[in-house]
Amino acid sequence: MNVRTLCLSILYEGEATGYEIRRLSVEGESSYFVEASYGSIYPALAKLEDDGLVSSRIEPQDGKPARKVYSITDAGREEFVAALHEPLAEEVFRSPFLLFARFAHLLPCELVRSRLEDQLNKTIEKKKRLIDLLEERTTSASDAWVISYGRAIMAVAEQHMRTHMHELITLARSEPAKKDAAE
Amino acid sequence: MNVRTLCLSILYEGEATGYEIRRLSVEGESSYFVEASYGSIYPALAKLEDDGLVSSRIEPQDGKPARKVYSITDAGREEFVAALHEPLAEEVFRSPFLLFARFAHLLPCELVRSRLEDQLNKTIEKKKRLIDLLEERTTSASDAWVISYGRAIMAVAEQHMRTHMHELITLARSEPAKKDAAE
DNA sequence: CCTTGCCTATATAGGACCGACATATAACGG
DNA sequence: CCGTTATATGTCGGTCCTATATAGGCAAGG
Repeated sequence: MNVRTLCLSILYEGEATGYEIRRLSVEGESSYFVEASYGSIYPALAKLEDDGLVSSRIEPQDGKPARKVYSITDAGREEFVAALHEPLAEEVFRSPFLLFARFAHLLPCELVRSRLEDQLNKTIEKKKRLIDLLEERTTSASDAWVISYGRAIMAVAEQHMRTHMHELITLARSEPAKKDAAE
Repeated sequence: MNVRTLCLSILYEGEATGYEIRRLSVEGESSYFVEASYGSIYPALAKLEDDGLVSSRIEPQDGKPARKVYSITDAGREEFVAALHEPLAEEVFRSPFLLFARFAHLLPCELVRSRLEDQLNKTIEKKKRLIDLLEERTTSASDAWVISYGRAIMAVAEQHMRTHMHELITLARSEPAKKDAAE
């Protein structure tokens, strides 16, 4: 899914500024399966406005820079629903951690342990964020479905890490070993 | 993790052509958490050769275009192990399917049912591919660790889909509804 | 028999997207 | 008083992907 459709999906539920769209894509309901940066959001919004799919108004604020608040138009709603009818693009899952884990036998066990612990903590935090989202009464039924799917996955990821992380540590090098000691 | 490091990780375990690197990144042991396309692999290999981290030799074939086989150098092995010591980049998970699911209430139930079934089938296939990989005797211990982590996740994803997909279908519009009927 | 499509294989052009930076100001803490 | 954080918009360089070009082999089908 492109940034264009992501912006429309957020604006479908209410008006927002580019800044807020970024924040929602990183912290909001859909933050664990979509994301976008300023470098793609602002150009996308400009293009969407050109195409008449969103409109904007300037809200001056004293001191702070003026907010440029975007709203979706009727044409925008149509475009978004049409986009949802399109065949779905493939899921993307990129994990530098798992690439690291595949080569644990080349690395000192202290480094492996440290990265595993970091990864476990991140997983726990992600699960917690999803549980918090579920408890907010603002989530709709379909949002709740998506979030509980994510929670189920984070729960097993955590479980699996806890019970198997020590196996990976025992595969790592017991000596601290220097970086340049590629065998 | 960038394409550069991905290429080094594959060449670490044996020589390969750009074409094979692409195939391994899409079908190999790490295919479910890394991926790269020709458009990034070929420039990356050229750069790696410039930097002396890989070497290449041309193998002529009758009829087919000559194979350009890349091998990792000692400097390349060092660079790769050094890269594994670097702080890990964030995991990326992009799911057009979950964005679709969040808006199930705007869509005809037949479409929702169809997409859910597609998604379930994809999940089953991914799980099966991982199980097949685990049964190959060529997988090392760390590979097995990574693959069984993936299998555990695919298993709950499948489970959750099976037991909850009908809830999402009941949220969808019972009437077929036209694309332009954005409420 | 010939066309169509798929497989191997290398490579590039154009576009999508991200990370980092530039700019501006107000609030808060040390 | 100065650094950091938060709000807010936007650009630039570089990375990476999608789609395409080229090119011959093989297999199936009309």
